[in-house]
Amino acid sequence: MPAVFNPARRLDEALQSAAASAGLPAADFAPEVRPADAQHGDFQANGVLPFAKRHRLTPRVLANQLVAALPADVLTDCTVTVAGPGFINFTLRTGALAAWLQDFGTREALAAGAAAGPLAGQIWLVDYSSPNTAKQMHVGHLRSAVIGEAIARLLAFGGARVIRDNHIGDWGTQFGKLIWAYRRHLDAAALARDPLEEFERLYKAGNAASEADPAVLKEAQQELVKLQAGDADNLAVWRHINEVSLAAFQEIYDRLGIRFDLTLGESFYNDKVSAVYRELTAADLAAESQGALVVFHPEHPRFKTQPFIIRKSDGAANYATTDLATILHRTEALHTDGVLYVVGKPQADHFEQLFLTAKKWFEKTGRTLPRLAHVDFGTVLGENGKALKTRTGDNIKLKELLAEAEARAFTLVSEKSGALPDAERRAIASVVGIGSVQYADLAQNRSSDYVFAWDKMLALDGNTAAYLLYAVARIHSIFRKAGATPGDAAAEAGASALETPAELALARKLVKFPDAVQAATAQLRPHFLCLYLFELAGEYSSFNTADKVLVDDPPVRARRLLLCARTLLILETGLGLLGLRTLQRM
RNA sequence: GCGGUGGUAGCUCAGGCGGAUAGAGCAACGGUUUUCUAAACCGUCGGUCGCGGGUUCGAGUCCCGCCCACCGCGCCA
Repeated sequence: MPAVFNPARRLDEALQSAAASAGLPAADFAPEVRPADAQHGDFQANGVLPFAKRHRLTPRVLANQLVAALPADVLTDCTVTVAGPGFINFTLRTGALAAWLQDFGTREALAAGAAAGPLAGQIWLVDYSSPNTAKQMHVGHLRSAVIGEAIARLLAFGGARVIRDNHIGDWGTQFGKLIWAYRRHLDAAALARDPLEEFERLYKAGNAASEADPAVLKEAQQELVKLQAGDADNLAVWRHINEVSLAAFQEIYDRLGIRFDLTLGESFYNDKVSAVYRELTAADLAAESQGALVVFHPEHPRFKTQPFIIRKSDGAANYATTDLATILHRTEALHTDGVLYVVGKPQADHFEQLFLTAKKWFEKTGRTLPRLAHVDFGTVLGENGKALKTRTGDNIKLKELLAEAEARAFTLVSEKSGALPDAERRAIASVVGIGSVQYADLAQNRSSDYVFAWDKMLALDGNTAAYLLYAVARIHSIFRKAGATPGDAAAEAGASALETPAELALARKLVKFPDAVQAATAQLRPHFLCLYLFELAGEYSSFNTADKVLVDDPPVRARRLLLCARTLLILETGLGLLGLRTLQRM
């Protein structure tokens, strides 16, 4: 019988069927099987106590009843005990550990196991990054990009069809001044060198000129009116600005391993907003107030008085309008089952109003709303506890932040591995530097603010990218020395049963990978996976110290190489899900 | 003022629907290398989970009140 991908889920199901076959009211029994503290075994069922409470049963008696009714195959794979007030503890037998490691020994097998989950066949759209064109990406754009990409990868691994959509801000009022300056002061050489730098310079020039001279302001406003009216010349300039901006963004995305499926910015929804006004008004959801079209929610303590403005008093759309139009498009044209907005926490009110409005709108018009969720994240703070800025109070440009990460990593690599050729040290520094920025962001619960600190981020020990990448590199090093390829069946042939405490502890950690991925995906919180990978790397390092791999005894050597190969596979797969690259040497 | 989020070891943080003796990392202190990368490993020290009440077999977690910090609250996104 093949091993089950996620042992925790399998035990969960086994307990539910045990409850049913024992004649218990299984319908409201959630066994809550989770990885346990090692002293108690591999997994524990937490759900027995609440279940007993609901039905006024004696917890330990209930636990024993459940254990007695467990399917036989569970008992061949695990030792099961009842402990404490009514916990059921499961410890996998060595044979079951070995079977799992055998059956899930390739990336394809892991992917197939994970993709059989509840997301299989669903379409999920992830809306993330979403910078404004004609401006540099800065540190405020970092978390959305990094967290959004990790979540997209997790969902895809879980079997969903994922649509990555970059909802760029490409239709703001800034284009009037920008086009005005573009026509008069464009520096072609500067544009070629760094287009976003040049656009920012132009915008500032246009803004300054408008402030100094009312005639210029008027000209700029007319440029905007012409653009919005569809003037061919201005549209061409606008298109050029956006194209060049996107190409510049892509340079950042390439460094972060991001590639979007769609880039549908605000301009895409220009011709789709009038339907929003019409439908929401017809549905009696929107009404005029102080010259604007707004939606109130009378049943809501706050939104009964705090308006959701969907058309400004000057008649223009705002982001509430386009966000509503976007939901309709994602429902009717893209057929999404779910949409995730990876946007900072300060916008929580906006999304609550948006979702509430969309829910009523769709109900009134007989449409089915996809699942919508605001995947929020906290602000990146400087060491002073305030939003991270340069010393002069400007936003820190993302390209400069990433360059600094690589430079700092290069210094580090040169200290530790000075013997490696310069080009290789640069390549390593790129992976370590960028990976450290990504990992520091992902390793913490996304909902809390986080303090950006180079020293912590690039530290060689603790829960950092460098620590994990080092474990990967050490495993590759062993295979180089052994003259074998990781996962090669020949190196693992004739492996004897796992035996030493360090071997068993490592194997026990490996089989919990599916649970970590499941937790990270279900809750859209990548830090669960980070924590798991850190603990796995720790178990590996302990094993690496305690048990020499390349020993003379062939069966021992084979089983340790197998453990190394599986650890490598899971570390590389897990880091890949987070969007990090890995190394063979560092 | 109204609302949201948070306050856990000296520092930075975990803590999945209320479960076992509240955990990591850093820092501090002590140890480990003729051996596959010591960017490592092992150990010690460290707690009024902001304060006060409540709910119950059981509360860092849920409820009420208070203190403090940050964020949001009509035409930016």
